[in-house]
Amino acid sequence: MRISGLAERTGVPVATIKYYLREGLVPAGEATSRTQASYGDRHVDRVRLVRALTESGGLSLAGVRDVLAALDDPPASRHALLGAAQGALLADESADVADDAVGEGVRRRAAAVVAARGWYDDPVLTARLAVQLRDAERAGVPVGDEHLEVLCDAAERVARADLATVPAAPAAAMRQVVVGTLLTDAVLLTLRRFAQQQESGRDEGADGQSVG
Amino acid sequence: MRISGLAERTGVPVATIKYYLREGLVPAGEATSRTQASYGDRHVDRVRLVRALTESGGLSLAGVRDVLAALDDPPASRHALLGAAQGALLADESADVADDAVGEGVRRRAAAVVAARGWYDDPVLTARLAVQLRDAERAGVPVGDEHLEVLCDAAERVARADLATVPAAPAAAMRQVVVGTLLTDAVLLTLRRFAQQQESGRDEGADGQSVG
DNA sequence: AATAATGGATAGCACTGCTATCCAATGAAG
DNA sequence: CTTCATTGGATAGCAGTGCTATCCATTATT
Repeated sequence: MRISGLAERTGVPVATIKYYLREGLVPAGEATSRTQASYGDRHVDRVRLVRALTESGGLSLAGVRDVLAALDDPPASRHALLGAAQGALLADESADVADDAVGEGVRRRAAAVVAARGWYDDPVLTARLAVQLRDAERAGVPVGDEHLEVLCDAAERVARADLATVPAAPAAAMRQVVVGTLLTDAVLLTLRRFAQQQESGRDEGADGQSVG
Repeated sequence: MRISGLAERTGVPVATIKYYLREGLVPAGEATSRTQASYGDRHVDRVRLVRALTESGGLSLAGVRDVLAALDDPPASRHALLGAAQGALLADESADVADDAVGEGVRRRAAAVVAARGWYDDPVLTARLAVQLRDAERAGVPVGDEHLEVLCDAAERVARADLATVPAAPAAAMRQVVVGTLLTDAVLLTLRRFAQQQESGRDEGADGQSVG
């Protein structure tokens, strides 16, 4: 398959695929001559994956690059794999969060929550949580202890189900953790919206209407 | 307080505040002369809110504008309020999702999940869910029925806690729902990462390391 | 009266994610 | 074996977002 075929199969313009090739997001095709290359199914998959990560996952192309690097180099240990996967996701999401000076109080609270759950106190994640709690406070909608407990419980339940879906083979596991987590993040938030509508309606009867 | 004071109290550059004023994201100060205006606490709050929504909430300025409009015009009914709040959030998040042609199968599955939960079948939300499930499939990480059930359960638990935090006064309720939901979305996903690390470590012992 | 700051307007800038154009080398068609 | 479209490769440009910098006449401040 030549580049035009790749474009046709994926629905992505040739110029954009050339751009992805330049950026190293899609591997070069097998050169059949100095000005011609041949592409296969793995190229089709790659292009589709890039689009899924950007369009549904909300990643930037820089983030996609990190995720792809993680996918191409799956660590042997399942736990190390998770670390690599999260590293790729977090790098994109929280660019400048780490260096931000965050108050001592909120940082301690974040650490306390993590400790109470017995979670591993990952410095990047904890800093992230602290910033988020601080921002909520600043915006006038502080997260109460009870509310936070419920969020933690929900996270634990979800994480248990997440890990249960991870296959044994390293490459497949990596894909499942990285891409699966990213895409189901969005699903989880959508479901939260549904459930909020339901809970709200339960209080007041059905005067519901479409949103959007 | 003059504009320089507003800049100092919020940590946002004067030029940026002028930009927000131009864009209508922050209300004009009270004019004390033709070339001078006075700003108060509500202006400080607004600037901080804009930053919280963009930096932690991940909204574009266009999205911030919608959210602020909703905050400034809180409906009387709590349920209508939730609709307005979600409308403001969804408009920014799912720009071109609705018109996207999505397969019949995945659409039916989304509707089935919503029906099984007894949720209100909001067309925008359902379309969104269908697109997300389709994208996960396309990316090679389909969401299984059991996994989806767990996500739904978690969403319901979280939503119950969410609604419990909503105060009675319409303006405060609006702020809580819109800003609170947006900011705790991020918190929820961070907690999910923590819990995933924990679950992963439980299987293999503590060979964990920092991510990022 | 001198200096500094203000609001208002306009222009520009850095970054992202493409898109369009050009080119020589090549492959397919008659 | 010539013609003509297509390819890979390179370079430049473009639209949108979120600021940032400069200028200016007017107004405070000292």
